[in-house]
Amino acid sequence: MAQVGIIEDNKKIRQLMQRYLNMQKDMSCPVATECVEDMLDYLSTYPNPNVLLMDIQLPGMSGIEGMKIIQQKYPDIEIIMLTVYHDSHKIFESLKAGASGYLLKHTSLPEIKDAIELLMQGGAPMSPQIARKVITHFNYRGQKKQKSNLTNREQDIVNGLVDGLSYKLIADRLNISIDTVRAHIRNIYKKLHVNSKAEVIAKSLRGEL
Amino acid sequence: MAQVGIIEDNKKIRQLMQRYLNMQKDMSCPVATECVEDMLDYLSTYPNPNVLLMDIQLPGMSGIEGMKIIQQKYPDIEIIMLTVYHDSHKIFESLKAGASGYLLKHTSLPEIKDAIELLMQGGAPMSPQIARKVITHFNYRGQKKQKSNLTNREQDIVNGLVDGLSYKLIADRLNISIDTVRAHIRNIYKKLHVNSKAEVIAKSLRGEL
DNA sequence: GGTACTATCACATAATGATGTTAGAACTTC
DNA sequence: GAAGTTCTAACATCATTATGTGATAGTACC
Repeated sequence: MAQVGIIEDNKKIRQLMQRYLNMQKDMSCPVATECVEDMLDYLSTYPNPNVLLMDIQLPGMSGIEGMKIIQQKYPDIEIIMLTVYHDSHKIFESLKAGASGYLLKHTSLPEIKDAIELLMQGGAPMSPQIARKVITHFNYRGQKKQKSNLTNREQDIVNGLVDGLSYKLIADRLNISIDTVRAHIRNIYKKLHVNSKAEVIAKSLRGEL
Repeated sequence: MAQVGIIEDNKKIRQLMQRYLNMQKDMSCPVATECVEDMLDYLSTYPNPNVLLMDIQLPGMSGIEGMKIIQQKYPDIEIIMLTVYHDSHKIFESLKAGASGYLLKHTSLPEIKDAIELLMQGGAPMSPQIARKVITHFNYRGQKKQKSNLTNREQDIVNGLVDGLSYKLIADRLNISIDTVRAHIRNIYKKLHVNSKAEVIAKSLRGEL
């Protein structure tokens, strides 16, 4: 059963959403406030919501600040940001602050309902445009530092190291001798300017290869 | 008009998907291969697809390696990974390598069709479970302290290992004896059920502590 | 006062890793 | 066809790490 709280400063939208959600089965919306402060007041007495829909731009405390506080006090509440911002910075701020979903405001009421259900099932509702930005973010970070040019074979060795294998096991996995593994590792160290397995693993997992 | 290519080693699935996509309007699937190599052959002659659906686990070159190559040669092709893996590492590898979407394999044919349409409109198709992992990933980076069964001191040691330090250097850094470092590491291995430095570093950097 | 957990140090041995040197076969490039 | 790169392999040597066993001491909880 989803108990939804709403924080939205536009009175019409707020009331419309609350009414709509209360009409759904397996869902209720006992509270809808216009700012974070009011919601905190409410929660301190009735901490019943398990989902919060909230705007980013709000009178008083901003949605992102508010989310951080709510997350800390009520870690079981999942938060969906519902906003007009396409701005990557705001999106990532929200996600880092602990949002479980991020929807654009033109999202229809039935879609919002779907999003809440998705969240209850362990998914993360996200508008496709948002998902796109998030993915692009990964691409950027990934390509940014992609300058070391390990050969395929060397990458195989690195993968073995990352998997925690010993030289011997890497040799077995690749069907080559342990001395060959050593030779490759020496070359890898040279290319990456490191001198231990640990540094190679760290670089690899940080996406610096 | 979406021109879709498929790389999938299971013949039944491959043919089913191809037939289904060819039945859709505004969509065609001129090619479906069982491995990356075959697709590269095809593309070198007919570089018509603008979307690729591909598995991660494939005979020959892995999907992730394959994607990197295809992305480099044909940067206009958008790629949707279609796989059984829930594994965070694989997901992020794929996204970093340039995937535009990531769907779990139980996704139905109509949902795959929707995903392709979404992609054409500039969105990023992602299974909700995947989106959840991606978002969780952001949370990690935002927060510093995870729930860790390791004691503070043990965490200090792990940090040293991640930095690529030898036991001796860790001992120096923490002003304790090398034997103490050893003792801590033994306890860490026990707690994490691992038996090598490499695995500890990997776990740590994946945020699994 | 006992139990549990943590942190510290020591000794010993076997396994693994780091580094140097050398070198043949396969392949690409100029 | 010479030059360079990659992958392969061997031998040697020293350093580091993994693992076992044992011990002391403080803190915390009940």
